[in-house]
Amino acid sequence: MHKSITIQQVAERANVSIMTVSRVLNGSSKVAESTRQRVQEAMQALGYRPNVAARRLASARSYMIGLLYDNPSEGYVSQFLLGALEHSRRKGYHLVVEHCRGDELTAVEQLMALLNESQIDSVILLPPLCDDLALLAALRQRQLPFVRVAPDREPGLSPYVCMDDQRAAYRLTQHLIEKGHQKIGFIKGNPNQGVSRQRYAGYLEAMAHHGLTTPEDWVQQGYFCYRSGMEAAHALLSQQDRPSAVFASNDDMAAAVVAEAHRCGLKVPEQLAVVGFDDTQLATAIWPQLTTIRQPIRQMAQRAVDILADQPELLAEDDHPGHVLAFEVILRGSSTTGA
Amino acid sequence: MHKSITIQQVAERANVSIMTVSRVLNGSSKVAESTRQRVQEAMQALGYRPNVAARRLASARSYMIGLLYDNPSEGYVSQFLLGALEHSRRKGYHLVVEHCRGDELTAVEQLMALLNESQIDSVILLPPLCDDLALLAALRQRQLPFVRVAPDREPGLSPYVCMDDQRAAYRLTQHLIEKGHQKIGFIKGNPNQGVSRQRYAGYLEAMAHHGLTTPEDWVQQGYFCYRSGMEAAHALLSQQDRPSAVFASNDDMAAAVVAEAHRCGLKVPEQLAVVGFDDTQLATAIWPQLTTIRQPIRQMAQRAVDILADQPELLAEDDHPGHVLAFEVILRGSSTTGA
DNA sequence: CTGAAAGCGCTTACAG
DNA sequence: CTGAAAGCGCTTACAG
Repeated sequence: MHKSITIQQVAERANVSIMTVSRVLNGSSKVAESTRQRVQEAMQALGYRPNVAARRLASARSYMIGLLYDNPSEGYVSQFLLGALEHSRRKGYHLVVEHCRGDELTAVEQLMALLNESQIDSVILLPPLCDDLALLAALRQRQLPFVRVAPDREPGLSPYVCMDDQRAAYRLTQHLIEKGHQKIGFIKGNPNQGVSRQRYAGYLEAMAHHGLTTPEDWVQQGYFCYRSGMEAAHALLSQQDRPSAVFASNDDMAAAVVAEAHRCGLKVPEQLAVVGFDDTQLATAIWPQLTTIRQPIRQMAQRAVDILADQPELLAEDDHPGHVLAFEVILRGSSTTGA
Repeated sequence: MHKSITIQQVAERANVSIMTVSRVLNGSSKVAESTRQRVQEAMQALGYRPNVAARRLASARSYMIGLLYDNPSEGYVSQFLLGALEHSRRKGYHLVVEHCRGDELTAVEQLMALLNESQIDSVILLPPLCDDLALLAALRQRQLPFVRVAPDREPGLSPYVCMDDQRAAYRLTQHLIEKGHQKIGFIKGNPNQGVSRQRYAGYLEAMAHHGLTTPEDWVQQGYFCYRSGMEAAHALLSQQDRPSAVFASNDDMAAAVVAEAHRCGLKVPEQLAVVGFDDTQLATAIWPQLTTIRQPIRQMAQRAVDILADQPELLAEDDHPGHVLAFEVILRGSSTTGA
């Protein structure tokens, strides 16, 4: 084990007691500005990093954040996880990851078990768990600070991080319109998730804004899986008056549309433009590669950790701010030529 | 923070000093069998779980395991990660996850940086990092115990966990043969990975064993991505004398074969049977679902953690055992009807 | 084979 | 605004 700089050494260099260093560390306000400066310089110079184990042992806090997720099938979870893992390490926290399997126990029961065995003192909830009302109530009752990711309801209940799915869908639709498309089909996502509604709303908004129609037949229900995308694509493309572009609510379904187009002998993007959503691996695994939306998943993870690590007092408040992070439109071959 | 059982309480209940409890905890042999029994009963009865923070602070050990990975594109990594995360928590260890991006620094430099900032005292290496000779040398030099996952060379250098890819490929090929197929095509994986060679060897072995031929045209080079699978499938299916079954070295390529078959108007599995490898999400996302091999990824993760957590002394030895875990053949619609 | 003492690096009251 | 003391729950020498 690498012998590292201790609070003692920082104190000596700054000519203060370790108590004062500790105060600076924990952002206590009861430190003279000049002293704070001196201490911070000493920490910098020495490259001091607080010992998490000692901290945890001495304090009533555990410096452990629980990350609860529900749906393991998404690359979403693993991306978020990686981001949160890395950032929490930087912040001197440990992440305790728990998969709430829906089949065995309720999410609340699993939370209780988790609290029992590893003393986490704050929680991050991924969708769709972030909308589990029973879970939210249990968290409040135990007075556990928590942050939700992309929640669909009760925005004021806790701090949350998200992106503007509706705006993103609007932008993507607008992109297709700018490419000259007027007949744009849409494949909805699984109705059990809030983002499905938001993405659909963004599509409708853009179409309406440009005076384009959205006949019933051009809007198909999907469920985010490849299979549902195939069926929706089939329904879309077999029509007499078929769309010249299709907006699928995620990449899996968009990939299915591309496959179905190939099967029908349609060239993508010349005869059919396709756009997806999420920028998963699949988006660049197929050909042509998918125009899509990249979610700021890593940044959402970091922000969630920051909220919990930096502002424990904020969590006691009643009205919580939403942290809306920027997405990115990724243009690729499925909707543009020569790009 | 939940106030938990301490070593003190266990000691009282067992009528010994905390020192003795500590000895039992750490598997020291210098404890009378009867005493050990008593202590263990007390731990059981009280539901005692050692405080990791205290342990880490008091000892020279960090109880932190570094998990180094290279290729983030695989669902493999996230599955492994989840398994390792869960199991290491159970064992009272923390996992420090580090993504060694190939583009910026060498893996060795990143390892050094990691050792500097967070005092891990053992390491798990995922493929293909587990075959980075410079990294292995650095690890040995720093005397850091490590476990490799599915290494392709230097088996005796460290303990490792893996599955028998060749045997799995053999079994899968045999399954196709049993279904009556004689003309079986094969799509190789990326040659930068050892498993590609092993899977190909298993296919060849099974074919030879049943007296079947493997003409050059029926074996195509792929690179594990969907795109390469499409091209290989095209090459395979456009032949005059085309195979009646295709073994793709992973699910992504197998999915591409299915798509290509549909495009050619071939029914799967009636006119073309397809099998993949890995049982990723994609395997059940498409239709028909893929017959494939399920790797024991979670178990490999657990075993790797166990090796590091339980037997630190073993790691000093010179000859290291391989831990070969069992795979599973998953039969689905892409190769069987009515199943 | 078992135990009493010291100490790991911090934080929490409590003084001043 | 700053500091001296005690203690968090363990392990590491050191005795016996």
